Amino acid sequence: MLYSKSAEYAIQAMIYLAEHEARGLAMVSTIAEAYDIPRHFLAKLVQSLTRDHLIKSFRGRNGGIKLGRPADKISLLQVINAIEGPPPEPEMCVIGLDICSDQVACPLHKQWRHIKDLVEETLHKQTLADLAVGMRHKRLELAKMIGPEHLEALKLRR
Amino acid sequence: MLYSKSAEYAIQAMIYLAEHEARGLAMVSTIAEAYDIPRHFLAKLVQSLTRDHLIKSFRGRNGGIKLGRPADKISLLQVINAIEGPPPEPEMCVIGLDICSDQVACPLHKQWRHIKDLVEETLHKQTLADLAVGMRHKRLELAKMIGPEHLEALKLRR
DNA sequence: TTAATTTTGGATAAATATATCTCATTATCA
DNA sequence: TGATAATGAGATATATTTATCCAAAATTAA
Repeated sequence: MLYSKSAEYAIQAMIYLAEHEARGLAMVSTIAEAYDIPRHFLAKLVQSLTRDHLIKSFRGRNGGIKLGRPADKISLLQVINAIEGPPPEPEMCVIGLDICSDQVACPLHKQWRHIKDLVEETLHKQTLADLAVGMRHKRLELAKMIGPEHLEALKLRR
Repeated sequence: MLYSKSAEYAIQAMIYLAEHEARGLAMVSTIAEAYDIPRHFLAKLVQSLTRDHLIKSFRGRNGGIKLGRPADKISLLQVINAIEGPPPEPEMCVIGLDICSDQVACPLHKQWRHIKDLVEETLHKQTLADLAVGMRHKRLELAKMIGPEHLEALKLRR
């Protein structure tokens, strides 16, 4: 409902990196396989993330990528903005009116601003470190439900 | 940020109809011109709205369209759903995980559900009647700022 | 009954988002 | 130095969304 496939992929890749932070470099192809993301497509997203210094990349044999700074210093909002570009200057009106500002507001302006602020705040507060922890927890929950022996068999973006 | 161009156009057209509710039928081409929407594109959107009985249409000379029921009985949510189709059954996970439910939740699940609920509630509460009133008010505000004589000159989707 | 006018619906085109492919560039290992 | 393994980057392909065009069907006015 909210973001593009590209943003979704980027988030997944960043979570992967956060979860493997300790292990040094990870390869784009490995991440792509893990989350079933088209390899070359992810490579392009990685370039955007690198431009914004959210990722550091290293070429050549034994190369790969890693987070540009500690996982608790990268917010979800930063990841999304790196992919989608910064939000448009005169913020888009929900119902597409040309003129819509705090002074001359469309009927939904105030409520929409509230929602937008909430979304932004939520995404800003979530760091990759939080998400990595959350994913670990989620995997435990899942293992409890279906039995750990089935977990590996599920080739999903868990 | 949230909805497609199609939904945006549909909302604009529905607001137009709500504002002209008293005047009987309006033509698709008139609305298209008023809001600078591609005529044939709007015609298709109108068909979707008609399918959901949000609009009643009449062919032939003196034909046109009008709201399917009183403006205060049509919510913004209904308009959007008519265009985008009903929301997907197993609700999409924000970060695109295959498994993400109340039981096995992704790290953002709870907060995202809160946001989604808020959006839905907001869109549900807004009727076309509310929006029509809001638009009238907005036009008054704008006239106050730039002078009513300039208002007509602005060929905008005000 | 004919002509005009309006929505309906199908075919097509353009724009954008997503996906794939190929080769260049960089770095390491043998 | 040469072979290998990785990202970088450009060209191309596919899918989806948005936009345009044209003729058919329906309705009314004259």
